[in-house]
Amino acid sequence: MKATIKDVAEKAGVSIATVSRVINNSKQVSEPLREKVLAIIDELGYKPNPVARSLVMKKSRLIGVIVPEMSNFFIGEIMNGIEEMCKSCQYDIIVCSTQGNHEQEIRYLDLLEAKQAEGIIFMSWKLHNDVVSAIKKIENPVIMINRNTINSVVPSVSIDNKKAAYEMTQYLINMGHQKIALLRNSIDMDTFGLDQTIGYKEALADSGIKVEEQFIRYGDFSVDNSYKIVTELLEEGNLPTAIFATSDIMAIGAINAIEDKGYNVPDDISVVGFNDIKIASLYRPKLTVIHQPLFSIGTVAVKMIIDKIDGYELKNDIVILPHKLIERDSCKKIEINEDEK
Amino acid sequence: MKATIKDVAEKAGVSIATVSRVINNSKQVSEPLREKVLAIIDELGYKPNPVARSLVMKKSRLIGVIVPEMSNFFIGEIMNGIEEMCKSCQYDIIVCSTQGNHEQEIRYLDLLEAKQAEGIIFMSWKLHNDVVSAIKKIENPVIMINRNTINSVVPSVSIDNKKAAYEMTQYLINMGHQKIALLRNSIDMDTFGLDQTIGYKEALADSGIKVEEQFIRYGDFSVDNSYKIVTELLEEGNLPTAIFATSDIMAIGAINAIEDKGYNVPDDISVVGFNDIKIASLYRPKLTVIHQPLFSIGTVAVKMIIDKIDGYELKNDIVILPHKLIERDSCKKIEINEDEK
DNA sequence: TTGTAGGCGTTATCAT
DNA sequence: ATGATAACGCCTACAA
Repeated sequence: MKATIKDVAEKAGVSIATVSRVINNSKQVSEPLREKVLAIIDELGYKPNPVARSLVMKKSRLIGVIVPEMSNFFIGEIMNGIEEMCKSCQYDIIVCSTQGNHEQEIRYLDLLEAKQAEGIIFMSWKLHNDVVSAIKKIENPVIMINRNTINSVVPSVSIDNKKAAYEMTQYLINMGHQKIALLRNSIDMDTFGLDQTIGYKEALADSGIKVEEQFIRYGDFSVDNSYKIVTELLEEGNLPTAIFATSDIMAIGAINAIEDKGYNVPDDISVVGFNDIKIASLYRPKLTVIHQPLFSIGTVAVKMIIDKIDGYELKNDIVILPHKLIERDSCKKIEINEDEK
Repeated sequence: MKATIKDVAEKAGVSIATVSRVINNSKQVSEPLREKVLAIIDELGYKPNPVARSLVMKKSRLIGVIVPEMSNFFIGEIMNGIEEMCKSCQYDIIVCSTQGNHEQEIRYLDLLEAKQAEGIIFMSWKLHNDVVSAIKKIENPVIMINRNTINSVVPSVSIDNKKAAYEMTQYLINMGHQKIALLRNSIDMDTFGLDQTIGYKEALADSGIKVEEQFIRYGDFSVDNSYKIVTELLEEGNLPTAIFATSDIMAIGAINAIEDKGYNVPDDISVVGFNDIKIASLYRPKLTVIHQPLFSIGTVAVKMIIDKIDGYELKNDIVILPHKLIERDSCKKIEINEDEK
């Protein structure tokens, strides 16, 4: 049986209050007693029981993390950031994955609250209204990741998706591309996916290029699906000269589809990605992408939570981290007059 | 303030014992009372406090998972399996990542025990002796993943790494390859990496091919490192006709290195991988690999833990799951007489 | 400085 | 069938 505070107290011939004081440094304890207690603690291998502790303190030093899935580079990188920051602040994390099911999301929200999680980091591809209200009901801080959009209501940290998409589109235009297809996500119609689409359209408009709806294609985050929709796009005959995929995985699906059709990337069609997960620079051709500071997004989220836990008022509930356009090998400059046969 | 069992009891005009009974179905409660209590519970939105519960029950329905890192496809897939099985068994998981630091590993082992985790799933690239003794000290079930080796001491689940490596090597030999380089991991000298090397050597020996130590190269699990050591190998002049990488990531690093040197995969040099993480079939050329049932490894590990928690005696503490050789596009048959110029 | 005792929200063992 | 009440391991006024 594990030693308890009582065992320590008895063996040291002091009260449990004294033991409690030495393990928490809460009040002064005379040096001799203190040392004696410490010795016994060591001898018995006593460790305070965190469960009992959180019952009385209503604190757990636990941060809950809710994600749609785990085996995902995008999420994994963010998780690394979260883990790192938690560790250095002595918090532990409990992870729940929801498969994007919003009832599951709500259940986990409740669960984490019940477990005395002192804060929750929430991530989801698509944001359901019930989930938003569930989040609002929770007393402890909840912060969302990658969720900034016009009418954001919950604290969040992310990049400026609209601006990033704008920049990428403009980059493509500067490279001579006019016929730019956008691969976006149909499972995320109302948050960052929307922001990205707006950025794309604005960039086109600002350059006087007409937005062609048939160049905006909807898929999900899988390679296979992306492969499929790009194959369809190619078969329709009206070829784009560039494809802007709003995730690296989609970009890879696109490249595979293009090459399997006998075209070359970037010689025939340029493809750019978004996020810059590890595979982006590992794949050949290396992907030109918008880089998101995934790791930092994780650390900042935790930092915000902990600040809130500690009672600091945040200046900004919506924090935007900087993104970066990274040029690699999947995009090529084309001659404008190529169109004029 | 959250409603407690006491609030429910008072409002319902019954004792807390009765309330406890209805929420646990532990003993018969008369129908009228039961319904009344249920109504109040609903009205107050009462949820039992799991912390208090685990304090008295010494149970937490929590399984701890210790991994070296999170943003890793290999681990992610296993995690998905773990998550899935836990969910369907109503267990929650708390995840700790160690960066492969063995002191950190021990700290987490202690922490999880303190948090009343009912079982622990442990994963590490390299197994330190102190960790092994720490694991043995823990009373609750601990099971390791991917750790079977000759003198295994802790319950584990994995594939037969030796046999898998043997099969892959033999496959290469059957494809006409004689000069087969092995890319293995220097950070894991004494567990599955060792098993794989033994399998490789045995296959060579059984075909009467001499094992050349300079064809066995040591790296780590990163693409960059793999790229580097393969580049070195190529520059030394004595070219292998095939490279057996013991992880898919290493295989990709190898392919990139080979192609950057102006050779083609698989025309000039064949490369095969190990694990079959998602990228393996997504990369071009698609990787010929040994497939590990990652997801199942996760689910089986949890199943074992839960069985142990429930007091069942396991027939086998070491479970071996089936692997599979998957032929794709990164390996090519060569003519034997090519050597004889 | 140190000890006593009440309480955190449950479950479980007694009586009733 | 129901209700007191003693744990569970710890923290923290309050007293001494």
